[in-house]
Amino acid sequence: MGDKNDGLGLSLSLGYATQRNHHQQPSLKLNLMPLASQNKHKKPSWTDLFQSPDRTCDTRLFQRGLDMNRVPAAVADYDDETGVSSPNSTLSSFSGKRSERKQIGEETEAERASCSRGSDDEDGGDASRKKLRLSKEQSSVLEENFKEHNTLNPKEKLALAKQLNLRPRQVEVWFQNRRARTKLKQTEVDCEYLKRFCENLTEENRRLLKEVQELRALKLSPQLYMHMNPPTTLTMCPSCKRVVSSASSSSAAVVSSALAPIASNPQPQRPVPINPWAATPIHHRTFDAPASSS
DNA sequence: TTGGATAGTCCGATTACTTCA
DNA sequence: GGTGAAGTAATCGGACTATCC
Repeated sequence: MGDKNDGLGLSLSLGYATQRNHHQQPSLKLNLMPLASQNKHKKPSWTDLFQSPDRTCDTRLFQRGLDMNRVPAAVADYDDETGVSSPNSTLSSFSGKRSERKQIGEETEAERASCSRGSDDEDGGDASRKKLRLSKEQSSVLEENFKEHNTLNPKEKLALAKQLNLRPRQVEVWFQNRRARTKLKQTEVDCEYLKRFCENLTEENRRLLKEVQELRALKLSPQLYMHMNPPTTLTMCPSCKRVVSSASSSSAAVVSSALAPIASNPQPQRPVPINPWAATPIHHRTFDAPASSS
């Protein structure tokens, strides 16, 4: 039914490892797996592009991983603790059979019938879409719960609704909208990050091209080489693993050895490419959840 | 065991309302 | 007081899973 995306997808995964594996190394992966195999239940979206091929790190976990809302570790284990296994449905996997669930459904209807919104009034019967502003307390309680886990199981939903004197549906909608806002902000953060990352790469590329040109020029006119300052080059010594800048006084030898024909040296001291990613520090950015107005 | 029906949730997009400058 | 922008509660439709029969 849902597999409409069998083509080769190209996803750029940008994120931190999940809390399940405790590596906090930032990673940027280019993934050429078919999108359908990565997530067969969703149409590809912008966030899918950020999705790790690792199934333990689906979009939500990714959001949590980089997340500005700093979901505590409990979230990662939440599924296990509550028996909620499906990423899609909290109720579907809510333990208990349908007949048992029906009671909850009835409760829900009862709640719907009995609960009005927080304060006054004329909620009942009015078919027109009235927009209800949640009170500050309601918003903050919801926010607290969202920080603990960004999805609700039916029990929690009912309890929250009862506590806040809202309809369960309102609680559910609030969580959905809150997730959407979180995701939107996360996307903005990711875009900004990628933009800067791209700028860094462009700059690095420009620098390297320039360096290549200079090296070629040197090779063509070795007599000039003696009178020129060597270009700035970072070279790593394979044996001692030390990075040597060719701009330093002793660097000419490194440069010349790098330029020397390999045939003349049975154990060529070839420069080891420096990882360009290392030049762009990745900071785990966090920011506060938007204050819900009331 | 298989498959259709049903119920529930999720998400993305959108609408409609509220608040504020 | 009118207005536009921003924020957000609510709705819609499609996709998906779990369960029942």
